[in-house]
Amino acid sequence: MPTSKDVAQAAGVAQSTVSYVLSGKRPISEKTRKKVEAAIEQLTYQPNAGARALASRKTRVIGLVIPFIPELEMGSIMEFVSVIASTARQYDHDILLVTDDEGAAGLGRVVGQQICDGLILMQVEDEDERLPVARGLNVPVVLIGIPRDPSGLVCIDADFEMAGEHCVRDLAAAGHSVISVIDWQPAVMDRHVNYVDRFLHGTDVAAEALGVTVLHLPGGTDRATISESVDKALTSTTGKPAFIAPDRTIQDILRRILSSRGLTLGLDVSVIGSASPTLAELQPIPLSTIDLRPAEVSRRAVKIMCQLLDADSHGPHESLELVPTVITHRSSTLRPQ
Amino acid sequence: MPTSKDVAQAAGVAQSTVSYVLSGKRPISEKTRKKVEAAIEQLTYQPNAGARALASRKTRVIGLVIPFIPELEMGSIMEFVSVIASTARQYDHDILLVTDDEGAAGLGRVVGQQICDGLILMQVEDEDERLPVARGLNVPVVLIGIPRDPSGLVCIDADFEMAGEHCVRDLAAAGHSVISVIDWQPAVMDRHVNYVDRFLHGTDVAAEALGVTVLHLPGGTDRATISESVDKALTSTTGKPAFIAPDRTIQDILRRILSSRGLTLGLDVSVIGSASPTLAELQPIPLSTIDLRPAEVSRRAVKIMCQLLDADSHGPHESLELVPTVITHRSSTLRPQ
DNA sequence: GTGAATCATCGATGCGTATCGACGATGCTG
DNA sequence: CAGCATCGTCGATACGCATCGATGATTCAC
Repeated sequence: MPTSKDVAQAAGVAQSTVSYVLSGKRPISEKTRKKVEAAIEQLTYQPNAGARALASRKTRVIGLVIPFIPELEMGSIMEFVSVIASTARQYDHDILLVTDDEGAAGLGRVVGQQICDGLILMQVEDEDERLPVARGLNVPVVLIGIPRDPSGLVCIDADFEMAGEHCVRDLAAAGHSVISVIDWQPAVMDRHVNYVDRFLHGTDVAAEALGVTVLHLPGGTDRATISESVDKALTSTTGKPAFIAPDRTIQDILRRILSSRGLTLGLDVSVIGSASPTLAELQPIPLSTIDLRPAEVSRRAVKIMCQLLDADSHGPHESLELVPTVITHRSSTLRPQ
Repeated sequence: MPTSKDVAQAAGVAQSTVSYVLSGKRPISEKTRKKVEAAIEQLTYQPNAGARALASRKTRVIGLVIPFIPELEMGSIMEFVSVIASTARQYDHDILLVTDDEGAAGLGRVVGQQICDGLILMQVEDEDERLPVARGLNVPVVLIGIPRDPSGLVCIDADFEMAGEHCVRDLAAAGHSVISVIDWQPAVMDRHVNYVDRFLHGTDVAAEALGVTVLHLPGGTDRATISESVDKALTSTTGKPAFIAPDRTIQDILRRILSSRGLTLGLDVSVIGSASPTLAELQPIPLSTIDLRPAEVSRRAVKIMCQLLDADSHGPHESLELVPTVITHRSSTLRPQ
């Protein structure tokens, strides 16, 4: 592997000059720059990351702490990961994976060894055990999700409250006076991620404002639980029932139950779920969805991180950013009256 | 951040001694070791990764090249990623994400900058454009998937041929004489991953050996295509039909179509699909599945990589490892007669 | 009790880059 | 044309660790 010294020699300049050509931190004459660039090209020189990190005290690597919960929303997590990695490259950074099975100690490790300049935490829980560690690190940390106490932390997440409000508002506009919200599956509830509460709160706020009724019903990955929830919903209204089921597994079961009772989506009953556009369109009756915009959340998380890294004022930052959600009405909801 | 020099000072030894305590590459007296370890503990010293990489020429980081194909098998990819990251830690390595949207150039970058010691490529296609680049790199490369020409490369994948054979064998044993294999969805077929061919070949081999008929029918993410395939299957046998549908999206559609025709899984018709155990159990009729063992494939990929890194004989390695697949019969297949 | 062999530790050096101070060359002001 | 600021480049040094050769301290054999 060629080094900057080799490049310098080939270009007939000092090593430091090569460095300045690359960084642009000192003026370089056009002539010299051309020579150096030619040498770089010819030797296919690429700076050594280790040496660069050692000298500059910047690795240009961001640690991404992913949950190690097999089976739970794998696809959804991957969408974050993929977009985060891709966006990081746009800011000339790379992503190092830190799995949660190392526990909070993993954060201390990658920061302590100075493998990365900052951390993005995914799937932040209400009382996340990683937070005390995160607060003690002298590197920027960006959370995806909002803990109970976000003080002194930089958080970003989808605006679940707006999502809840929006769902209820639209269903009310379609003529529903009683709207049933099915909880996420127990495995998610047990994780104590507060987006659930924020979402439900949003539905309550809208219900109060519009004078409609919102029922909160338990979710589950077994047919029985949801079947029971559907029963409650049906007996609670004389009009056409409406369901909001943001959990993907649950919405699948819900749809089957409704159809087995002879209820046609978009005709006898409204259902708003959550799915990627492609998946939503793929359904027998295309599903109206609330888009929680994982890609946009991911992009912004990386952007915020890179801004923090550029500023590198290591003081205690604090901010909270909510990404607007978007409802797309397909065929599973009644038309607004 | 404390350095090994600080530790040396605190322990009253030379910096090199600290280094030898850590690496164990030279004998150290019990007394000295204790002193150094105490100092390390007290200062919470952690070696600087950049400096270590610079001096040792090893980063202890493995690059993981993930496909940047939104929407396609996200969940499945995440299972690989998660297990790979976690396994890498067991070998005291970390994982750097390299997204495919950088193209093959991304490989050259991370290796050229010496950010990582080796590469694991996921979703390797038949004529993968990354392969020429990979062959030219002087670092170990492990492929998950098998290209058309695997010469000079280290590959690992699930044994799709065995999977196909096994599916047909079990369905034949259950009394089916005509077995329909539904292709993967077009998006997968278009990627020219040859596991499709290997799987289909396996079904043909078994069919020939057992004297049963195997039909290859087109898959699709639209109901119409699969409906048509089902028709063909039904008219091709006087006995009870059997389906093998390894694509997850397709098996969902298939099940709906069969049930809408009044066919009960495990009674009138056999279906073997592919899904995680939890998901398979969750179905109204628990799905018999062929497990392609992504976790095991991931673990072995990392293991192979770490062995190559340890050996670090940078000669041209070549190997091909196939991971046995496992069929689990639940309720969607007829009992063997 | 002398020489050789082994053991434990130290000091020095190199890895490849960023960065600082210095210095000659050039341009400008009056 | 003297004096001074600016520009462009160089040399030297630091970053934190691994590693090699050297050296003093022990041990052992005879």
